[in-house]
Amino acid sequence: MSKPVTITLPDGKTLAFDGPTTGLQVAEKIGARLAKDALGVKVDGELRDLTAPITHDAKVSIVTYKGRDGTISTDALYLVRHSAAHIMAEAIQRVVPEAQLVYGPPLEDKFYYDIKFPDNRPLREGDFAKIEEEMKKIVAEDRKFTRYEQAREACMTRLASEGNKYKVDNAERAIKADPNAALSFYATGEPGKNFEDLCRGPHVPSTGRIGAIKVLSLASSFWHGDENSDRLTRVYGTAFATQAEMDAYFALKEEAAKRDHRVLGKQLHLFHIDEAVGQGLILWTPNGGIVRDQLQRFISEELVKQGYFQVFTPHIGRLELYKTSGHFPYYKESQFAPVIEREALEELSKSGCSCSEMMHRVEGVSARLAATINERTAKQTITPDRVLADDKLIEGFMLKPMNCPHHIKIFNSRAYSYRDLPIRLAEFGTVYRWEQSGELNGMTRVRGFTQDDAHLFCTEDQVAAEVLGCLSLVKIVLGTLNMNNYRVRVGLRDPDGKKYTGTAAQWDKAEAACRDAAKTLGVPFSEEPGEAAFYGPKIDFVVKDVIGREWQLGTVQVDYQLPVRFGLSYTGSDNKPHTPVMIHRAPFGSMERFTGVLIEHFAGAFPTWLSPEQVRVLPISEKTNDYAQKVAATLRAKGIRATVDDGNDRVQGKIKVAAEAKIPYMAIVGPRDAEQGMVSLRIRGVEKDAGAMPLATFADAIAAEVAERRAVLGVKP
RNA sequence: GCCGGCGUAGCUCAGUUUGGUAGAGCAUCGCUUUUGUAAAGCGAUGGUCGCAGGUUCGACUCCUGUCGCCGGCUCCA
Repeated sequence: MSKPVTITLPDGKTLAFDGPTTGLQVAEKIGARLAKDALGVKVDGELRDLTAPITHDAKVSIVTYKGRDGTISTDALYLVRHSAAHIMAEAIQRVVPEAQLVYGPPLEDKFYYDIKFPDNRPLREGDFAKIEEEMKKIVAEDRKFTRYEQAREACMTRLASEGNKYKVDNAERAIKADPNAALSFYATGEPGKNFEDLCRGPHVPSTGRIGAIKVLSLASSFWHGDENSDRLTRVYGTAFATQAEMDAYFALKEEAAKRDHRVLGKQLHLFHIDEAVGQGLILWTPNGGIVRDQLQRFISEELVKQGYFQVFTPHIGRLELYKTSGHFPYYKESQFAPVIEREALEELSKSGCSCSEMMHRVEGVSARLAATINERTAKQTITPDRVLADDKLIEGFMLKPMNCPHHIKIFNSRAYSYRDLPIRLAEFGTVYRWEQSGELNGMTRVRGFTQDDAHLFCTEDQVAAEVLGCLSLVKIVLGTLNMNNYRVRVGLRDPDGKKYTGTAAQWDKAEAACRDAAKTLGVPFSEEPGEAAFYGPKIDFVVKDVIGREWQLGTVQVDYQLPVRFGLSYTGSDNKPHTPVMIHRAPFGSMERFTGVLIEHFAGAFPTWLSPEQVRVLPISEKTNDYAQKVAATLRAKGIRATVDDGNDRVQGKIKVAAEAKIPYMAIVGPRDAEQGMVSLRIRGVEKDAGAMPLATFADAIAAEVAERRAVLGVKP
């Protein structure tokens, strides 16, 4: 006799079964409609096949495409896409029978299948139409996904006989991960008759449940992501439960493409990247310059309110500075190469110094510096092999990859008492990092960028309040920009990790400070053990833009390490030296990335205060050019960025051009307006004449909107 | 950095398959028009076809290298 099974549903109701049941039976018991719509089942939080046996009491929820609240279930899409990957794999094998399947998981909004194609028959985009045709056939056949398990020995023998080393490897890995796991296969239809794939599942009940399926693109990948391993072809596809949902997905993609800051940056003349200047190096053109300048002024104003001091530091620093901080040569792969002094270089080339010898000498540390650092860090931080005689050392400079060493030197340029702390040093500091060329992307991933950086030097007791202050600044700025949808990630130390500096007590305190500060923000936050830097915990900001994409912007990091390495101290109330704690913070990451994200967030239609051109005056004909100039002059006198389009076009043409430039306000002026001292307004986003208003009222209203940095256009006649 | 695709006027693109040194729209400039809410008409200017080699009587077109961009992979103190 089998044991009775009690199923608890999401609403708390329970269903009793005499013995093992399945998700399908549960659904049938609830209602025929639900059974028909069911795609899978969640048993105690685990996603499973609808027909998988449920043998013990469990909390069960039936996965349908749309949840009770009408939103689309991510679990359903997971099932749909995972199943779609099998269908695509089968279709591809019909088109290219020699293709060896490797691995095909679902992703957030699509899926892929890594496949090894024979060298003489690679997959091309031209094959997509044929593959999609086959996929649609498979969907139309509405074949059941049938799961069966096979004994390990038989399974391995079978896979080996099929000659696909990748699947053999997958099976071996599955066994390694869980020695008790059963190896399962899924047949798209009947085992032994239809396409089968080694797969853990789960899947939708049958191929007909996939409403829309499409091959997206090709890319290359490596087996296990190892570039020394086999090169595979990654075929991307996507699938949805309905065609309407797929259409909406592509509409969103199109919307995202329209907002692409690289496209808008060109159209709106915001920035330029020039081959001759270099990859990943942003040239801020006049329009982009205005946006950046306005952002910086705004941030600076807030910093003054919060007691920061503005500092300025050069773009380079001596190698010794970075040897002290530990950034060189440890991170040399991601830095621009050092600038070696001319005389040293000439001497080296004369003496026939080899490249590796030269690098060794560039990276060398003097005995004095090595002794100092080793003493301060109380261990052999600088190993003896890096210590060189002074006449062997090669001096040079580095483009700064971060601002902290410079700011540390400013802190250390005078003596501080505990009464002086915290000291908050802020700088829009430009740094240079050697990002891999394949990673560069418009403004969001660059090689030279200006951080909205600051370093706070405080006592341990002040850490919590200072972290909180950093977060409140972020909240003010993001709120002003109407970016209220963001979350924070709190990076904590790995409980087992040994790489961390500082004491456990310090860490506990700092982590508590970060956690508490994050809580006060009133936004979602997650704790991520193991994500801390080796020198302290950190808080990352992840902002969601208006179309739902997430962007990692800046961080706040607590640092116990650098103050030690640089031997920083302040005098405590006990008249003894104490080591300060440092907080690094760049809440928006960089002006480049932040501006890039803002461009996409606003789709180029900036709030008035950020708009490069705030008002364009459009005279109806030459006859009102003079009045138009007067209008613009009046606005400019109020600090408003206004221009006149006195070209020979008709007003319709001028409106089109100004609208495409996404200018917030158009002041259209003809004889009527000139006589009465009015302007006829057209507001961005309102596709009609908004009516006339007196020039003086208009100027004051716009000036107020700008002064308050309002996020939405509010001037109306 | 790796794999694939792509580089033609300031911008968006055609022409390359089948080698005979380029074409459109927008922008710019000029003329006509004097205009009331998303482009009036006509004309002109503008390109050593990313760069460097090679093949050829002849290369935007074919080959090699190189630089850059895009999509992925990998990476991001």
